[in-house]
Amino acid sequence: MSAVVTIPRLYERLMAEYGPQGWWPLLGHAGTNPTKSGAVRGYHPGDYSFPRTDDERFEICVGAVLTQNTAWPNVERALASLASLNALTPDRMLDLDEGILRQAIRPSGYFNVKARKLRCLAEFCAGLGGRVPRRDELLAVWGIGPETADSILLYACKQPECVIDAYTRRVFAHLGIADPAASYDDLKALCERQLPRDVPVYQEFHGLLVEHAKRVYARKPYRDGVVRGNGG
DNA sequence: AACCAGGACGTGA
DNA sequence: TCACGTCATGGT
Repeated sequence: MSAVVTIPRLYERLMAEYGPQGWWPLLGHAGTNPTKSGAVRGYHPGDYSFPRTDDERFEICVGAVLTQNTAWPNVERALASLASLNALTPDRMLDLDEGILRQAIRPSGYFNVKARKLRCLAEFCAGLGGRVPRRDELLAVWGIGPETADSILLYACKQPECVIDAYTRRVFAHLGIADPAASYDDLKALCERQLPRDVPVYQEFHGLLVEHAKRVYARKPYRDGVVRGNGG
C-alpha cells in the first residue's frame, strides 16, 4: 500500500533537518558532537571510517547488547567501566570474573542477564577469528535477537542490513508508512527495498529515525494522540 | 513519583 | 505464531 511519505523522501527530509548523525557512538570520541539532543557524545557525524580497529568493533558489539531496552547514557557508564578494566576485547572479557563483570555493567540495567549475554558474545567473537559473521550465526548466539544482530552487522561489520527498532515503528506508524504491528523482518525488508543499498545510508537512516523520534514522538503529546510540532 | 529507555528469552495458549 | 511476564538501573 502506498504511503503519503515514502521512505526515501523521509530519509531526505530527516537528513536535511538534522544532518548526519554519526552512529555508532564510540568511547574515545567524546565531545565530537555537541549539537545532538541529550548529553551523550561519542558520535562521529560525516565520518564513515569507523570502526577502525578490532577493539572498536567489539566495543560496538558490546554496546549493542548493553543498550537492549536501556537508555544509552547508562550504557556509556557500563562501557567506560569495562574500558577501565581493560575488558573490551573478547579474550579479556572472558578472563573477567563473573561477579566483576556484573558489577561493571550494573549501570546499564539487567546486569545478570546481560553479563551472561556478554560472555556468549565474547565467546562467539573470539571464535570468529576476524571473519564477518553471517546473520543467522549471530541470531544463534544467546542474547542476540534481530535488532542486536542487525546493529552489529551494520555498525560493527559495515554490512548493508537495516536496523528496525521501537522508534522506527513509531515514526512509520504515525507517517502512515507501515503498520506498527508488522513483523521485524517485514519492516526490515521494506526499508532495504526502498533505500539504496548503501551502508552509510542505512546507518544514517536508523540514527536519524531515533533522533527524530526522541525529539517529536518521545512523550505525552504523542502518547495522547496529538502529533506535536510540524514533524509530520 | 510513576514512567520508560536504541530487546530478548521463556512460557503457555 | 503470539501475547505476556521477566529482567533492573537511572533520567525526567
